[in-house]
Amino acid sequence: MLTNERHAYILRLLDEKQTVKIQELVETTGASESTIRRDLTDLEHSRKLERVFGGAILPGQNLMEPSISDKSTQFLEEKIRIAEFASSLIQQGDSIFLDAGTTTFQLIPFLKDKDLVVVTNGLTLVEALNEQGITTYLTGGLMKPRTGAFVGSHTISALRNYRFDICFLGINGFHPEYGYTTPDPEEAAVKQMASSLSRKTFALADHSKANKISFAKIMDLDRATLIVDEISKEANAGLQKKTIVKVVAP
Amino acid sequence: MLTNERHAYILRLLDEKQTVKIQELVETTGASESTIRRDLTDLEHSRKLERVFGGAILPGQNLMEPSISDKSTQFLEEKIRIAEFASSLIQQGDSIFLDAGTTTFQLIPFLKDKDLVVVTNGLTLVEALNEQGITTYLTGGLMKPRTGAFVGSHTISALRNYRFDICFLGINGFHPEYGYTTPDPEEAAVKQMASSLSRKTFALADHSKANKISFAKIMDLDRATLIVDEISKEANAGLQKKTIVKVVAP
DNA sequence: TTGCTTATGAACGATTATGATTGATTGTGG
DNA sequence: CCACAATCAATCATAATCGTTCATAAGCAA
Repeated sequence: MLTNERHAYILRLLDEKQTVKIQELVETTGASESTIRRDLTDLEHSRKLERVFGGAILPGQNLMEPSISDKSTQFLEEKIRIAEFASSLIQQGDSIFLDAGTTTFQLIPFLKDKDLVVVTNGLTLVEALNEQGITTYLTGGLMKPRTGAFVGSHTISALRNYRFDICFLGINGFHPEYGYTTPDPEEAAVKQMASSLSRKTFALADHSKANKISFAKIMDLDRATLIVDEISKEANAGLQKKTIVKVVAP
Repeated sequence: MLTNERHAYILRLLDEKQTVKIQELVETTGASESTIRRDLTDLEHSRKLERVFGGAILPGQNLMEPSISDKSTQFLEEKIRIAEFASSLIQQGDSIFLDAGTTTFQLIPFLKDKDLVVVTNGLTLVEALNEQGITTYLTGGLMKPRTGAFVGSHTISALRNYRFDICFLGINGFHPEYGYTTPDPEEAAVKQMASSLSRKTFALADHSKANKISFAKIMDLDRATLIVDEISKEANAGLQKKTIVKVVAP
């Protein structure tokens, strides 16, 4: 039985019965326990299911909200991949800043059981972080209705209360010459301040942001490590001279 | 049977019958008493049910639901009446502080078209305020998971950025001698600070809070005008000596 | 063929869920 | 009030499941 066939079979069975047991899959597919286990791990990484002790269940069954599996997010798969890699950079006990945004949002499921302190300026992120049982501080300040991000002088001064080990920023464009940019100057200011309070800064972006230039400049390339899902050879060459680039291949 | 399956089964049964006995669960699931007991402990911990001697029951309506029309809030009618009156005290252009809580939450629908600036420390309130198109500031700080209220030193210092015309506080008890009280000292500190930054302070409470004393004192009675839905003659007499009381009759 | 990557299965110690046992606690019926 | 039965929390040993590692097998390009 081919790997893809097995994956499809597992998902179909899961859809029918809501839950599957590993032993049950071993018997019906004829594959070894190790293989089934690997399948489940893979499928969990792409958020197709959620593992539990002894088997797997449909995701979002117990706690999660729809927003996390919201398929309307562009480049969701890529963002999840980026987020998973980013999460691997976090140490136990770190204090981290999570920028408001859809990419940083995907980091949250990977933060479980990590003993962290998280600070964010994103309203949507607070709730999700809370469901994961993570100690969460919100910066507060003026709320931007459309995006649920907190911005402005109060947000900035609230940030001064904290220091971060790591800071994860979502960005709208990166360019060798113009650096990291985003449409809203208010948000740019928040990102700037958060970064300046962190030991390390990571900019998360999918490939569609390459060589894009938005209105407000956040910082030069060398002030943050860039994490992207994919990038052309030439573009990469131009970037490598300026900063560290981590490409998270599929 | 998978752990999650058992949990789901228990909750489904509980939803149907309102109560479940441990012995009944042992027989129908085939699991041992120890396991069922552990299940109930887990589910109680995540507030899905409430344990009683010999089994479990549906949890009381302790949780604050974000929905305005949610009838599960105790004394909803009364709270709405209180909220409506409270809203009549607001002037065009006022800056107001809205405490986290179910009573203050009911104020929000009455704030439409009032040209206000609202500051709150309640997560659930921000979203509702935003839907009404009201300029909203959140204090930020550490989030209290169960209630969605922000508390702690960061919240307090964030408050210092603002000045209010009016401050609306939810309280858990009022008493002629012991003043206004609430269970959580952290929340009490926030209410205290908010009040001290306001020209006028109003304490909102339904009749069940009369002569109740909670753990943490917020302030003496005379520091705020009390708004209640109904109150006994004798109690009112005792209060009138200390502060202004507004009774919002049906 | 060789060299390389990928998928698989088996084996290991570590982790987690479970079931039985104990003695303490609580409710019930005299 | 007491005695008895049911229920409880805590503990322990066992069984199931877990992630990891390693060796083998299969696919594929040079």
